[in-house]
Amino acid sequence: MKPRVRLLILNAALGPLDYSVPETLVVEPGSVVIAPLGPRKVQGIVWDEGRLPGADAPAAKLRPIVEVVPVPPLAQPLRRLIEWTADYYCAPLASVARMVLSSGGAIGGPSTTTEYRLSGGAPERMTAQRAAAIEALDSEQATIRELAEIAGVSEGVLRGLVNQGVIEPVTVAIDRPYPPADPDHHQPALSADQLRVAKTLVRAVEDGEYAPFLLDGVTGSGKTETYFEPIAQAIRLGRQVLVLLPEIALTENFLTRFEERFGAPPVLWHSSLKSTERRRAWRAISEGSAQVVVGARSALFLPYAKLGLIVVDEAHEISFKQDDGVRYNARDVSVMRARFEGMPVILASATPALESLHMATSGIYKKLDLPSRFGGAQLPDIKLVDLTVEKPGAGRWLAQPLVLGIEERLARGEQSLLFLNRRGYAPLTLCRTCGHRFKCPNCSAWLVEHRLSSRLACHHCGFEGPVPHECPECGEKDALVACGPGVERIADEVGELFPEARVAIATSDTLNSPDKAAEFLETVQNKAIDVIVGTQLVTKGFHFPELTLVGVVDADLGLEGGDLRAAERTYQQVAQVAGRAGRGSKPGEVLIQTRHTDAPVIAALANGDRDAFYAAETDARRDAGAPPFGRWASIILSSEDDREARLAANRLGDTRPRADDLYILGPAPAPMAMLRGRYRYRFLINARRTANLQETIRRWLDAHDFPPGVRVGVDVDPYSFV
DNA sequence: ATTTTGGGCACT
DNA sequence: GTGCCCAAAATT
Repeated sequence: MKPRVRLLILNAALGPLDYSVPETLVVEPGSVVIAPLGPRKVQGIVWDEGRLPGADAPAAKLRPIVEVVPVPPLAQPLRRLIEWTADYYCAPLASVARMVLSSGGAIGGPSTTTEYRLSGGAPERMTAQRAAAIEALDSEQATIRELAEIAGVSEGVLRGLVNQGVIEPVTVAIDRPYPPADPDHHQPALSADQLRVAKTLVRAVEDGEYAPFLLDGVTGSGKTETYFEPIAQAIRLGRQVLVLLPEIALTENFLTRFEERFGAPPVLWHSSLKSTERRRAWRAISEGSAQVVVGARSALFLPYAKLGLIVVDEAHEISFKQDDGVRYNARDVSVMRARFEGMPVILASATPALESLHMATSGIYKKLDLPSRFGGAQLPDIKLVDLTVEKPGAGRWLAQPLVLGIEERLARGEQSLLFLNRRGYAPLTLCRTCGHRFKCPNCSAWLVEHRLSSRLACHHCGFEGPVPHECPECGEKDALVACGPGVERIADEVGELFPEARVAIATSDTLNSPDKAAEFLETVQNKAIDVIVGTQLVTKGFHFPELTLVGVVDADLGLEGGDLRAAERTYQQVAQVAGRAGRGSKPGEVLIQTRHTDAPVIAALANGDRDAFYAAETDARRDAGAPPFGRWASIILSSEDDREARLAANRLGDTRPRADDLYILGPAPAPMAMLRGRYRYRFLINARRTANLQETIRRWLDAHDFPPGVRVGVDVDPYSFV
């Protein structure tokens, strides 16, 4: 009798299935296998007996597993993490498991791969496409498919160039080792505070037990150098470390410091890794040779062979919340992973999320403080600019005090940073003659004008088109007006006020690759830039000693819209961007433009009174039953057909569960009533901490059959309420 | 998700 | 009876 195993099939629509194991194969829980499914073959993971639901299949139906994939079986703590994540976020187990094996080609396969790069030669006949490809592929090396993606030409064009020898193949070994990090490469001098905190963390690594820490340090206090010490200890003990960063595009500064400290770069993991690099990293991580992995949130689910420490830097950042696919919060899942694995986890932030702070004050997380700036640098002086008094002229957004501040910095050869969390030139374009507004055809959103690329773009679905010269509604020529400011418009304004100033725009549009980010950093550090205009991208991680003025162009922007976390987010963004000022020997100044000088958040920012802000916010959350005192979840039903979505939502609403410890709002059109061509209806659930939120949602949804065109998305602990 | 099955219906 | 389309069922 061949043994029977239950497989988690890596397909979200399929439940677990039973298979037999031929005598020639050896499997254990966690083994990654290939199994037959009808005429196809699918990937599956052997799961622990009795932990996946469903009746046993009759023995006659069992088919044998085809092969065992030659990768280390997923360890038990990771299997428990997959179960927990699927359960907590109401997501299919298979979707979560797929994030573990996300690497696609990482599994098995050959030990070398072929990549291509320019050889330096020229083609016999030059065409526009070929010229574009050669221009775009300078210093790139990747597979043909990836190069075609980068260059924006078809693979055929590149194969033609390969035949002519303009592009040459290079054989790359996938498993070549990463340079080793040396824990004792360069020991920096730490302050007494840093040493005290580092010692606690180092001991936690040595103990090798679950221990969550909230590392709470003001901007510029040297959190990174402090948590480098437990990282060094983990390396000494032969354990792996995972460092999660919110924006992998902006890790340049982190990488520099890491290399100074450890003499080698860490292993990077992010969504835009080339396939060869991805496979190399995945393999090194799963067999344990990758010592320190620095990654975006997706690095959290990788199968580390001997993880010993997790660090979540800038742990308050909302980008740790994944907002499509499995909607998990990497900050919270990190803590669970540390718990299942039995190891310390460090949440580091200058402006912790209220939830994290609450865990610390409840004694669940241990709080470690770095109260002062490193090297004696002073926290910047913060002043409010009341826009109801200091009114910028029509079509202007910088009030007099801010203009004077920039002028002073220019005169002294120092740098200024203007923060406005809005990409593009203007958030709305309309026709002066007929009032026509440019709207995305797929979403309930305005098209944003981008002058740098001369396009109108939707920031939600990727739709974009040229800026027309005449109004599509009334045909009037040159009657389009830009409404409101974006960073590009602010940069224009600075250019008009100070024609001699060198202005740089820092957004995800302009710094869309690690190379460009590095180039930007270098330009600023070399003082070739006087004024930076940037979005939230500039609020964290940057260290510019000559930057002495930070201007917040519109502090009220984030407060509009009534989002649950609006006040907190505003506080965090402004406090973080303010922290960019005066990090060197020169004192910094921060000017915050606002129309609400007496709003609690703004007042707290002006007074530098963090405790007051958190106290007020805590009260507001308690009154609203919001996290951490209660919990929210949202359910969104969407369809390309408005009627179908509305009907499905109404039908679901008819069977809403009734309970004392939670209440359900909706269905109502979602704030973003149409997104990517789908009409959306939303339920909001507010639950007390005692309620079994997920179980209620699951039971409610499981009792329903939805039409094939209707998608149901559950978001537990949502950050985005659109 | 993908494939197979089977019912209803037009056509030979 | 046969072929074809589409929806429903099965996939272990």
